[in-house]
Amino acid sequence: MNGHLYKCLNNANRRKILYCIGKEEKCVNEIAECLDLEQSLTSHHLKDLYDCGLIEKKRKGKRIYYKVSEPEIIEILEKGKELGDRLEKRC
Amino acid sequence: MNGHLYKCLNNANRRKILYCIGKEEKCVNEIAECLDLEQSLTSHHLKDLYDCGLIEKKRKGKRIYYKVSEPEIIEILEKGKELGDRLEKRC
DNA sequence: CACTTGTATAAATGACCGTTCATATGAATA
DNA sequence: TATTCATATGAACGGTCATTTATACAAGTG
Repeated sequence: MNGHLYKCLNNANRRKILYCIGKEEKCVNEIAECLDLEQSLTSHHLKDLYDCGLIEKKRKGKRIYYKVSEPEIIEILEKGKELGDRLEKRC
Repeated sequence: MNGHLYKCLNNANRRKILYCIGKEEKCVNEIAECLDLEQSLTSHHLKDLYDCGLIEKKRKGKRIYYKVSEPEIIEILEKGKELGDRLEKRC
């Protein structure tokens, strides 16, 4: 899923993960619990996000911590959300 | 495809259409020719974009003219492109 | 009204995506 | 080293998407 930014963003769970680790790094289980997702599914999405370059990872002992790789990613998400909301009202 | 902004943006042809009618309105055949797409496929994508609120339409005689419904849509596209390029280099 | 032009729509198909389940790997600890 | 905890991976599935083909509709023109 390399270089497919929009593909990565086109999934609510992946977007939630980005918001979840936008300000603070978290390990896989924390993320999974935070979003009420299965560990396996969380790992799959994290891989997609990582391959796309949207997140970074760092191992600490058994755990692997992920965080969003640059702040503008969250800004774009927020702009996208605002735009989406605005467009919906238009109808 | 109502309210699915990212789904709409997650397709190169639809993004090209947005760029194509970002500054000036064009009719379906002009868009199709401009992007070298079949008329039918162009219409399908235009419907998706329209249902999402990303574009507006206006009939003039036989032809129907489409244009992007607000400038920020193109801005977001450009920000997305910049981010995507930046993330690719990172790898 | 018949015809032409411009656009939309419906069905079909192959490809891709998200999720789940089962299993593997990797690191720490007893 | 055997076990446990944390995470990753692979296969399989049902669903969705993009595209093509064929056809319908809508508006102007002869």
